[in-house]
Amino acid sequence: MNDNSFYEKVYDVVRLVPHGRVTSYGAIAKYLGAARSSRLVGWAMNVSHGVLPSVPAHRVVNRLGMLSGKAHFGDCDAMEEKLKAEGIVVVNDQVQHFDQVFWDPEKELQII
DNA sequence: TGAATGACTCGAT
DNA sequence: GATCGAGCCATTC
Repeated sequence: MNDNSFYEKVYDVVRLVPHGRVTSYGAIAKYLGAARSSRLVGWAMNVSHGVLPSVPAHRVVNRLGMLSGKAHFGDCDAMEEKLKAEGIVVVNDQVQHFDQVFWDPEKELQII
């Protein structure tokens, strides 16, 4: 609800995701110290549609690299198209070379 | 106030 | 090895 909300933290991490990279809900949740709150991350993404600056929710996928949230993007192809536009290969709603494009905030940012 | 929901994850069978 | 179920947390009705 507010800027200091758990969502805002999620947004901040998602916005830190580099261009052409993706991350997982669990990674974000773990980064925030709530590894078991991975579902909350998905909740945050659901609200992120009306948040500014825009949150690259399309860079957030599940642990398997599957576009589980594509249906919530409005257009089922919107999420896939955005990922492809960044150079990410998506086949059958699944990110290819996920381990290569995967971006772990805890590992990349080396914080907390 | 209590119960239900959810774009997940892990463990057990 | 694959499939199924339960848990967990924050927000919302």
